Parts: sequence; structure tokens; C-alpha cells
Amino acid sequence: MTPRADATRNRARVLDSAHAVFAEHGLGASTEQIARHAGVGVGTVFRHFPTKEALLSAVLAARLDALADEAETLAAQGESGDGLYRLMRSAVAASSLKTAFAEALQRAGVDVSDAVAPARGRLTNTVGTLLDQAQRAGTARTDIEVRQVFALLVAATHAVTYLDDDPLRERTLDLILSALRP
Amino acid sequence: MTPRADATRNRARVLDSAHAVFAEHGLGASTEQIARHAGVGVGTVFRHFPTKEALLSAVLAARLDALADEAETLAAQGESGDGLYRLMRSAVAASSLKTAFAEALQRAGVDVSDAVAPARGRLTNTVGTLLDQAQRAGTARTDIEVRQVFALLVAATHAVTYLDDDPLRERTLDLILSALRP
DNA sequence: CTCTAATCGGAGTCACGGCTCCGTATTCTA
DNA sequence: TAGAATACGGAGCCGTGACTCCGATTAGAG
Repeated sequence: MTPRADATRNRARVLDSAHAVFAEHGLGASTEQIARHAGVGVGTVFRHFPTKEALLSAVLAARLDALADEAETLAAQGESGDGLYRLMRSAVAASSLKTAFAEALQRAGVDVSDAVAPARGRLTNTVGTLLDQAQRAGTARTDIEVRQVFALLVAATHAVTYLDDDPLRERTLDLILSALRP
Repeated sequence: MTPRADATRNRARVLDSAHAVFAEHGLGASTEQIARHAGVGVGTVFRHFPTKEALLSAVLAARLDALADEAETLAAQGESGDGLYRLMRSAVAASSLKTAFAEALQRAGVDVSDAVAPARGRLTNTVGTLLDQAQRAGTARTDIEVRQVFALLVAATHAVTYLDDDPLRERTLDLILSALRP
């Protein structure tokens, strides 16, 4: 049975708002804050996502999906070898405004959150491809593996969040990514 | 007036326990947990540290002090140029068991926590010296500055915490630190 | 040893956040 | 357009955690 129109609309609204609010206030943000931001009541939030953790999972899954899409596009684009770097920059940029995502990404490794697993798998695969391409093109060291790329992603995001000076942020991101180069 | 013996003893006990508990359970750990770990009542905790934030500040200040001590020892040890790397390894190791420290370090940059300021200043100075030494010895790039070293420290700590495989952790730490080399 | 002032312990208060419940409003089918 | 099914809102319940208060317990001076 397809759900009612307002139901789907509100579900999407809540998901968006949750992303925005978590990003701005960290994962400690209250459900009521999210509900207010979405212009709905708390009841609605909990009907769609029975638990705060479920909501977080859903937000995270959506983010990972988007990233995975982007990764696949880049991977399909060819063997130039800079796809990996483009992806990492974009991933860091997407979450540098938002402390929360890095936190979440980190926890996602621990949580066996079923909702997140598929997106995560897809992303892992594609990043593997990008890494291969980069290694074949000679733009990445050959002695590194995918898990290290993710670790660097977490690292870079935190470093960038830590700094407050924009040009310095840029230089530091370059610095960290340069660790991957041969 | 010098405080009573049990007062000083308990203060130290609480500080140690707070460090241990925050390290194991993150900054969300409850005051009661800390009190129990220290074998005192919550009242005692709040008498010595009127606020949870004050307690956190105190723990952080103690950690930074210890780090600053170590940094000064290394700086005095000479111009070999590897002091910087030794310090960073040790700093990461000290906090890799403990997610919390990195979190705290990060916040310390934002909070104008008076309790932390002196230790932080001391540490910044000495790391500056270590960086100078490394640059003169040719073991560090000359186009980086102290703030970037701290950013890398935060980054490395998070990367190491993120990974769960010990040898991989080691290799990844090497990878990140290699970004500093010429 | 005694007495007092400093210190302690932990039950109790208050605020806040996750989650439930149900009367009301909205969608949609016939 | 009427009626049933579905979804909504938000007051309120409950548990948790920061912080207070005061009677019980020491430390340590004399």
C-alpha cells in the first residue's frame, strides 16, 4: 500500500531537517529541535523514525548514498587518476561545515547499522576502484589500501574542522592528501 | 591555609578517575560514574570541581601539562630533528586508547577556558621549537607552521581511533606523519 | 584525648530529552 | 461529497544526569 501524500512529504522534510540540524548542532541535537525545523510535531518524527538512532541511521545512509553516487560518477569518468582526490576533497568539503558527519562516519564503522550497510558497501567498492585507477595512473602510492583512504578521510575532515583560517585549511588539506602521493 | 590531607587526596583521585572514565566512555560519562570510580560521593566531586565543565578543563589542563613537559624534554635533548616526530607519536599513543582526548583537544581551541590557556601556550611554544629543530635538521618541510602540526595531531589521532587493526594503524600513522617530511 | 572546623556521602531537586497517546485534521476511495 | 483510513500535533510520562543540602564523619590543633 502506497503511503499518503503528506506522509511521504513529511518524511522527506524531516530527513532534510535532521541533516541540517545535526550538522549545525552536533548529534546531541534534540528531536524537538528537528521537529520544529521541519515544521512538524515530534509525534510525526517518531512515527517515521521510531528511534533517534533510526533517524541518525537514515540521515547517514542518505549521505553515504550521495557520496557513493558521486564516487561512481567519478570512477566512470576514466582513468585519469585524480578521481580519488576529487572525491576526497568533495567529501571533506561536504562535511567541513558540519562537525557531525565525521563523528557519525566514525561511529558507522562500529555500529552494525543495517540501514547504513548497503550504502557503505557501495562506497567502499567504488573508492576501491578509484584507488586502483589512481595507483595505475601513478598518482597514488601502491602500498596503501582502501581502509587507509577512509582513515585519511576521517583525519582530513577533523583537521579541517579544527582549523579556523580558510587558506590554512586549504594548505593543510593539500598536505594531508599529499601523503597518498608516491 | 593548606587544605586538609583527605581533601587533596580526594581531589587527585577524582582527577585521575575523571581522566580514566572520560577516556573510556567519552565526554558524556556521568558525574556519578566518575565518583563511583574514584570511590567518593558525587558531593565530593562537585565540591572540588563546581561544574562538569570545570572538571573537564582540569583534566585537559593536566594532560596538556604532561605533554608540554614531554615536549620540553625532547626540545632540550638536541637538534637531531626527530623530536617532533617522537612527540607526535607519543601524543597520539597517549590518546588513541581514548577517543575523548581528541574531542577535548578540539574543543579547547574554541573554548577560552582559562584553566587550559597556560598549558596550551607552553605546548605551542615548545612544539614551535621542535618544528624549528626539525626544519633545520632537514627532517620537516619548511613551508609548514605550528598550527598545521596541531591539525595533523588531531587528524592522526582520529585516523588511529577510526581503524581497528593494529598494524594498519601503525602504517597509517606513518603515512600521515610522512606528510610533514620534505 | 578532645573539640571544632573542614570535609564527606548520597538522598533529593530540577531541567531536559526521548518517546507515547489520543483527540483532531487530512487524504483518498467509492 | 461522504465516510473510513491514515497521519498529524503536542501535552505529558518517564528516566537520566547535573547540581544542592545537610547530617555524619574525619583531620589535626591544642
